[in-house]
Amino acid sequence: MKAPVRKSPQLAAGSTRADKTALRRDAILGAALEEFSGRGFAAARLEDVAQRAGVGKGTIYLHFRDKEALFQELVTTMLVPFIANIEAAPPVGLPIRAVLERLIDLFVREIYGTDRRKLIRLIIAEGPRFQQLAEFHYHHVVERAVAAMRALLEAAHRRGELNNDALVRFPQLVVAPCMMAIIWSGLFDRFAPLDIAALMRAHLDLIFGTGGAS
Amino acid sequence: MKAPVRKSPQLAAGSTRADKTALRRDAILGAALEEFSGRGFAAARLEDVAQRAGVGKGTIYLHFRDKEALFQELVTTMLVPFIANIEAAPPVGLPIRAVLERLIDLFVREIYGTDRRKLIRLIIAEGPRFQQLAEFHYHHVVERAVAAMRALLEAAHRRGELNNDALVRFPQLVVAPCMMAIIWSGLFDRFAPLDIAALMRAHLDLIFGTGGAS
Amino acid sequence: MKAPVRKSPQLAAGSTRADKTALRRDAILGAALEEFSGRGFAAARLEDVAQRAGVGKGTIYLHFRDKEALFQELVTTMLVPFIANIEAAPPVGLPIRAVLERLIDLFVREIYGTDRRKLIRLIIAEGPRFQQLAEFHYHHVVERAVAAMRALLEAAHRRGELNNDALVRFPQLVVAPCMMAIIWSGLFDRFAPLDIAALMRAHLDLIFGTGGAS
Amino acid sequence: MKAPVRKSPQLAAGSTRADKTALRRDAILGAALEEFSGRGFAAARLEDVAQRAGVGKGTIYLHFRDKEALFQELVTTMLVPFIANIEAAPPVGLPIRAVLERLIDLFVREIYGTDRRKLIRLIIAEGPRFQQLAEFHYHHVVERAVAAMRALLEAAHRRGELNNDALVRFPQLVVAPCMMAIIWSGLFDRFAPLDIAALMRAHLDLIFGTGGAS
DNA sequence: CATGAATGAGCATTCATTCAT
DNA sequence: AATGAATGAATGCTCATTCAT
Repeated sequence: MKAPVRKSPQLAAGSTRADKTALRRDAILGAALEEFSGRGFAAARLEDVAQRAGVGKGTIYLHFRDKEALFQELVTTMLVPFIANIEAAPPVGLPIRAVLERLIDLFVREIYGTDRRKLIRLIIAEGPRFQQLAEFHYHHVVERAVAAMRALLEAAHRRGELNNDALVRFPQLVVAPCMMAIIWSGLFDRFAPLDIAALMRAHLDLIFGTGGAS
Repeated sequence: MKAPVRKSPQLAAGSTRADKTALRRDAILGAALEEFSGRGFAAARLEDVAQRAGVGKGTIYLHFRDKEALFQELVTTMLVPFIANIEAAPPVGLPIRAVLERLIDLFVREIYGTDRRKLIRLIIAEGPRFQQLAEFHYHHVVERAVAAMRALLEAAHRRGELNNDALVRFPQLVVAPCMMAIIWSGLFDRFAPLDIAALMRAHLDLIFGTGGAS
Repeated sequence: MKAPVRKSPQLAAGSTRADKTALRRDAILGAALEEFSGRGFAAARLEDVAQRAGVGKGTIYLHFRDKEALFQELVTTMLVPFIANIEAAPPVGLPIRAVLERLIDLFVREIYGTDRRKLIRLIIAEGPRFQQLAEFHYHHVVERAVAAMRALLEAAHRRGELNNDALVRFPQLVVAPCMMAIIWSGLFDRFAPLDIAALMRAHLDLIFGTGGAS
Repeated sequence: MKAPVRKSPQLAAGSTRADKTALRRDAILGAALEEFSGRGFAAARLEDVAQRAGVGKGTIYLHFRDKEALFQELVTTMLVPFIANIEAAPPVGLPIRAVLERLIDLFVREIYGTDRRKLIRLIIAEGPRFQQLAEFHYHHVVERAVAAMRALLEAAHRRGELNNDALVRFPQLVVAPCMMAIIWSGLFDRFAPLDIAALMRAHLDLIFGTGGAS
């Protein structure tokens, strides 16, 4: 903006027009996440999105057909790349507890601790009204995550690392406290903050029967 | 007004005007739940609420100051009476597993299986935008439920009925799968229905280390 | 407006609510004719229509689905009832010249001299963009008028009252100067007014070979 | 772009920049006629004009101050050169019928059968909103055409070639069916095509009392 | 010169709220 | 009390126009 280095064919030319356009697009998506998750899809004003992104109202329409397209793009783009991290096979031989600890740590750092938390909240809140979106997420995120998790747990169960097959039947139980934490933080964090790390530790204790002995 | 005689169980109670008024009010609240949970607060149209309730648009304003007041009323009325069921002390001497089974059954029958599920979904979705509402629920529902649950679990833990104190530290873990089931049903039920009973059984198996042995 | 005589069950109750509503609807249609014919469909602002009609912007939508519906209603309602006047058989035995004189007089008084002129101008200007509208007018107005005119002229021709069958083949030629006058008045009247009566007399002279002898 | 040499019949005239500019300008005017006559002035989009002309949106502004200037240019340029054809004195001694036949043929071939028809339709439709345009056309086209026509008809009338002076008083009557044909074609041609040649023949029959004898 | 990304004024339409009946 | 016609503030979206490249 202030240093418009340009026309340097030899150098790694600074901000080309294309660069700036892509930047703008990202700014709009970022602002949209803020506004949509803050007010909900229906109540969010595109003018606010534009202002927050530092662009004109019309600019949004250069990148997205309409309000809903912006929403869909937002909500189908930010999470999918992340699922690969969960599907990635853990180092062979790692005990299941260590694997779950890693996954939970991943969740805490890369989802709970980032904008992705807002995104998930948004999907939870608006999904019922956008069945297409819900279906997309089921197939591209949830189904894959559940399958990966189940494979993991099944192997561990066969190896005798789990007391029972409850988690194999319902891998969702591993994730349930994560979802709850996200909901809790959206509703109660201001006056009843949640110690996410401790919660997750307790969760692992529950799964493995460890922790403060009886 | 003209025939204020009412609540005369013994007499031929008839439908007094007051009765009809109360009936109308309930009809509006019921319709509002449908519309608000179906479309979200912002997108719900009061005209649809009126139509669904079988009253005129103006009638809503005879009972509620405005759209938000109707929403608040809806959302602060339906759940609170229910909390007593949770706080009610269980029969002395009942093992903790049986108590949790009863509570979970209560949840499945009286929340998951009723309109209250929609209400909870509504609170989850709109709570972040209505902090006043979130705070109300925290103090009148969540806090009380958590406290009651913790007392229960603590006693059980002292009696040696629980492997560890994970649940004592975070009674939320007992409820997490319930919340997850409600979210799941809102998003994915159409194409990936959840066997709520089996899920809850697995949850208990997880807590008590029972179920399909390793 | 100033004399809201009401609640006179016995009397012919004055302005009932229904009356006022119908009045409003007519006011909107009148204002719409003014605005649409003055600016064209696309450039007309519904807010101006509302203001001119003395109603709120939203009131228009109580009577018409949208801008186009208002336009269609306007343009398919005002002319059709009038066509009956043309189809009405003239007194038996009246010479064709007298019949045409009467029709032309009807045109001058009831179309050229009224708002209907604006309406026809509107149809001419917007018809090409609203084929549905053009088709409607062809079948409900033009086709009927041409048929009626042809029947008239054919009879006259058989009776030897017309020099040739040109008008029988193309009854449109009778109407052409009327259309031209409407166009002329829209374009040039401010600085080159047209003597419509003289034009029409000359037209008849042309048809019947009368007028200032050669 | 890189090798601008082209079309150099005699000299190595090359496509000068000026040539290309003029070409572009004409392309824009041609595209504008399509779009303006197809959608009307207000609803036509300059972006569509640019695309149809094969130029960038901004290029239009290199040739025309704004949308209205483009419109005015379009509408004041295409018709004026043509008027000379009408004013051109016919071969001396040619009977008036032959002269009118030639003029009508000219109309059919050079106006009705070309883009000029669209232009006239455009003027008819938009003229009422652009009084300046209407006035321009009156003085540069209509007035001159009417004057030339009247001179012609007056001479013919003096020579006894016309039954009466109707056409002398209102030369517009000669043109009325032409205008009507243009309007008709815009509105009804798709489902009720007009035989323009037959119509014009009938028109001449009417004027001269010839045709299918009574 | 030519371009098209960016802008924001402008307009159709919706819907919470009021109030005459 | 109950109604629904009327209102106008609010907002999504379009498109003429500008200007950096």
